[in-house]
Amino acid sequence: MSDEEHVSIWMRPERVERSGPGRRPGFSRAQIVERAVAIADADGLEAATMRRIADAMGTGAMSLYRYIPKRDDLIDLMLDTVMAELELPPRPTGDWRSDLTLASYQIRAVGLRHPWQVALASRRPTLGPSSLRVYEFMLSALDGFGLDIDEIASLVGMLSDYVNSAVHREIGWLDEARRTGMDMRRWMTAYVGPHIRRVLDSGEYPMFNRSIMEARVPHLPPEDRFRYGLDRVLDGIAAGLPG
Amino acid sequence: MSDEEHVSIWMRPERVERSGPGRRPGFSRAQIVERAVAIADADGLEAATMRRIADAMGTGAMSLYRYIPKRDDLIDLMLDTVMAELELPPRPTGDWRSDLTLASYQIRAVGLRHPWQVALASRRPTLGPSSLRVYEFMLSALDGFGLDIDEIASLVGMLSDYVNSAVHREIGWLDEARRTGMDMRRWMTAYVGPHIRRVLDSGEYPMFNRSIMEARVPHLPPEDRFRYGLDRVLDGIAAGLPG
DNA sequence: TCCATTTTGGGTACGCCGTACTCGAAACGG
DNA sequence: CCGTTTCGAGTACGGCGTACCCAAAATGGA
Repeated sequence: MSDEEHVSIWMRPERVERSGPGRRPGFSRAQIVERAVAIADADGLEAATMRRIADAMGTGAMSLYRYIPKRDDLIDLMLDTVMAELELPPRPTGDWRSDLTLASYQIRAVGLRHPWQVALASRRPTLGPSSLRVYEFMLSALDGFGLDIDEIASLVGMLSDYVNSAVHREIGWLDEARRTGMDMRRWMTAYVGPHIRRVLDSGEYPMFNRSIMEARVPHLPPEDRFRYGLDRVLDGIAAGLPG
Repeated sequence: MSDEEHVSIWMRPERVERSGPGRRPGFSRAQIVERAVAIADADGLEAATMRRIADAMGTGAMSLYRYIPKRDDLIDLMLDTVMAELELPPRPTGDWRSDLTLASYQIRAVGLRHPWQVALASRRPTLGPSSLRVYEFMLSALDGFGLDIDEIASLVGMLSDYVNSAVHREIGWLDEARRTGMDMRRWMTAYVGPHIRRVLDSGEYPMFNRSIMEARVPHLPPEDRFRYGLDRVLDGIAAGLPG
């Protein structure tokens, strides 16, 4: 086993055969990932350090490395774990628009439950089983309309990018705000506030000005906002479908 | 000045009045940002550490803090600096579709020149002057069609999200690959390759299978791919415009 | 001219991080 | 019961951002 470095975590399944000699494992990947997700949910991804996860499990940081090769792999496992929360039918129903709408809302729900997931989803795609299941569902929802797979992948990518970005905006840079150590209220008032005010007073950005003023008293609740953009994206997809 | 912490970098302009006592500044924000951008272009954002930037300037790490409060602020400055590279007319021409197409291609060009920018753009928005200029341009391109500012902002967000994500895919997770210490070829072959093959052989993801097979020999060059998705997004915007 | 004042560049050091390496303890097969 | 194997845990290393400190440099006022 000389070249086992740099191998995808999905190729390194957890050892479970417990028939030989040696001490019994006290933990499991699932337990570690679960703890890490809980910490990330509560305090942001950057709080889920190896030391803190281990502390929460009552063990030492290095013990985790018996189960997970690198922290990056742990993050991949975390991502795929929360993607398993999506509730989708085993196969698309045939109504592509309602299928993709359902998937979009489910992805949004995961993002709202796990804000750290949103920032991560825009990075390298996770090739874990749950992520692949969702991707497969969306791809096959657009199958059978005469599009070639390249175009289907492009449309699905467009949709999931919209969903991810919209949720990102919706959770309001929560993770960033937490990283800088201030809550949303303080951030808006102390950090953005004065600068925004100066920018607005300058008169150089009238449209931005209007958008900020509206944003203070949004006349659309977040979900309707999400729905509006989603429908526009789906309109764009419909424009790409023949007929 | 007790409460000067946590103040936006845009509210802390560089000191330039050089009429009092004290040693002359040997550097400037612009020089530091320029070096940082060069390093990030060459070796990725995570290589642009305070120590390495300082080394490249022939000074010590802590000296940079005379000009820039925190590394996060430096990153904001870097972002806004590259956004200044966009070449846009001072005002939209009135043809919203060609205006937004132009802006999209310009943003894509910046992303291709500075791959690290792409990963960052999906985080908290930079409120620097160059970023605001671009945002203002896109917003006002959709002004005058009877949409309220909320809807305009949503459409513009949708478009810039698409552009960012598409470029992200186009540069192929370069930054991630670099961070894990392997080039793209090694990554595809050693890391993704075997796992992908196993997934494909399982037969569980036929659509994903097809998309991978096509991706190996893409029949659309990257720019056409970008254009295809862009046109779909613009179609979606057109569907939101009255008339 | 000289000195008090101010601001610089740079060094040292602290507390984090991921993780390589090591080793005694525990659990089995023979 | 003992050799083999795998565990939990400790120690340590290099790197990060950055708080703090200080000597050198540049001024304006005496």
